[in-house]
This record gives sequence, C-alpha cells and structure tokens, in this order.
Amino acid sequence: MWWHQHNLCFRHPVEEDYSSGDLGNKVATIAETDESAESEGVIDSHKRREILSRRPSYRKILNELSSDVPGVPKIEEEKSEEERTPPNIATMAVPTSIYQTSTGQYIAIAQGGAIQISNPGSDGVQGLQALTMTDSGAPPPGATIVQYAAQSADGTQQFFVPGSQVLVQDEETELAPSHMAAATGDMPTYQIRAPATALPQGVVMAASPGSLHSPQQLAEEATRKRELRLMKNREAAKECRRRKKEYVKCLESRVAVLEVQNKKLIEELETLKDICSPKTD
DNA sequence: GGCAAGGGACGTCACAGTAA
DNA sequence: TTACTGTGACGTCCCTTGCC
Repeated sequence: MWWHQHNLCFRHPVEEDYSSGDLGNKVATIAETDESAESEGVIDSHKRREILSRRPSYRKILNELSSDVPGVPKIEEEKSEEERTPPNIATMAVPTSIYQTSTGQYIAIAQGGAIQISNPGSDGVQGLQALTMTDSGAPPPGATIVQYAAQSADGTQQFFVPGSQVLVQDEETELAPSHMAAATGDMPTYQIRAPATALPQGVVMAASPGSLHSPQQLAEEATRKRELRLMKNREAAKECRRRKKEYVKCLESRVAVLEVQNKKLIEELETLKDICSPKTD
C-alpha cells in the first residue's frame, strides 16, 4: 500500500504492491452488484452464502479439533511474533505498524508508543534502531539519536529524524485528502514534514476525532471511518486467509496421521486373523 | 517470444455472529 | 441495540507453466 503526497510515500513493507487496479476493481464490483441485483445469479449467490456463511470460524473448528485430538496444534489467538516482525528486530520493541518513506527509511510504531526508525538495510528492515517515547532514561546502546520535541510552536509533537525529515505527532486532524489518509481511529496523528516547512507536507497516518459540526467535517469523518473500516477489514481478510491455510495444513497432517493409523490397524487385524484362524494344510 | 490457462494473493463487499 | 469481527464470494492482478 502506498500513500502519496508530494514526494513522500509510505509503504507497509510486508504488503505486496497494491496496484491501481484496486480502484477499478472496486468500481467494477459495485457496478456489477448494481447491475445484477435482480438477476438470478445474485439469488444463487445469496443462497450459497446462506449455506456457507453459517460455518464457524477456522479457529473454532481447529480448536475443537485439537481438543479432541492432542496431536493437532491450536491456532493461536494472535500471530506469533516471528511472523509479524522482520527477523532482525526480534530483540526490540515489537512494531505493530511498519512504514517506509520515499527515501527508504523505515518507521515502525510499536505497541506502547515506541517508534523505531531505520535506515535502509540490505533487506527488509535490517538495521532498525529503536526510539522509545517513554521516560525510561537513556536510549539503548547504538540507537539512532532522534530529537524529540514534546511541544513545538505549532502545537505538535515532533521527532527529528536524521536525514531531513520530521516525524510529527499532531493534535488535530490535518487536511490530507481522504483517499490518502489511513485513518486509525483514536490513534494519534503522525506526519512526515520537512523540518523547515510550517505546513504539513506528509501523510496523515491517523486522524483523531474532534468535534465535528460542518457537513464537510461530517463527510470527512465518514470517509475516515470508512477508511478505517476498510483497513481493518483488509487486515482481517489477511488474517483469515492465514488461518485458513493453517487450518488446511492441519487437516492435511491429520489425514496423514490417520492414514498411518489406519494402516497399522489393518496390519494388526491381519495379524490377529492369522493367529485366530485355524490353519488348514 | 507470444499467448492462454491455472493458481495464489489481494482488496472489497455483504452478512452472520459476537461483545459491549 | 449497536459496533465490531470473521469469513465466503467476487473481481482483479501477477506469476508460472505448457503449448505453439
């Protein structure tokens, strides 16, 4: 996913390049839905959904399965951290969001407010170094020194990233175009700004809900909510697919185990038959 | 090399289930 | 009741493979 504004792009590095086809895709989907609302195809589709959507989740199925069969592993509630994080930052604060600037720097926002910034390594986020927004004292050895201004003149919190950019935590939602804003609910707003400029140049990564009165603000809020919902659903779909794959793998391994078990039982049966049956020469 | 088929992965929508 | 979550369905993109 890329968010463009001026010369700045953020990208979640673990994601594929979400091509511009998404918009066309969306339009096509909506168009088709509208066009064929009365068609029989939709009715069939609805019937199918009625049947299929009543299935419990993969997590539930597999966990029930695993409670019956000790050998079947449970699907964890959360992904293991190794899956979530690049290998070279395993010993540091675990980032929940990783973004990449157009200059190749990585910015990871971890749980608890820790921000990690890295210069581009040979692969992924190698060389990531931690900046923690806490009062915990000295930074860890080898950490990139990032200047932090708790409150600047324009009422924002700023992180001066070595290079030429500033990571800004804003107090109010900025006027970024809605399609560029990745709204994340109550999360604080972060922007990348050129340090000398007064106007925000970066991408609003999250918008904080304020008092909304005008229709424009309401529209922006609706857009923000929609963006948030889409983003969450995107992540949910990824997680769902991951669980589905895991579920299928578990079923396959269970099939393998049961086949071996079946084979053993057949052999045992044959042995018992040989023992019990009278030999006729 | 060009092309079509197949498959994997993705984003989005719709909707049922669940938690608050 | 409402907001949120999980998942099937669908359309699209991209890559691989086999055929010509």
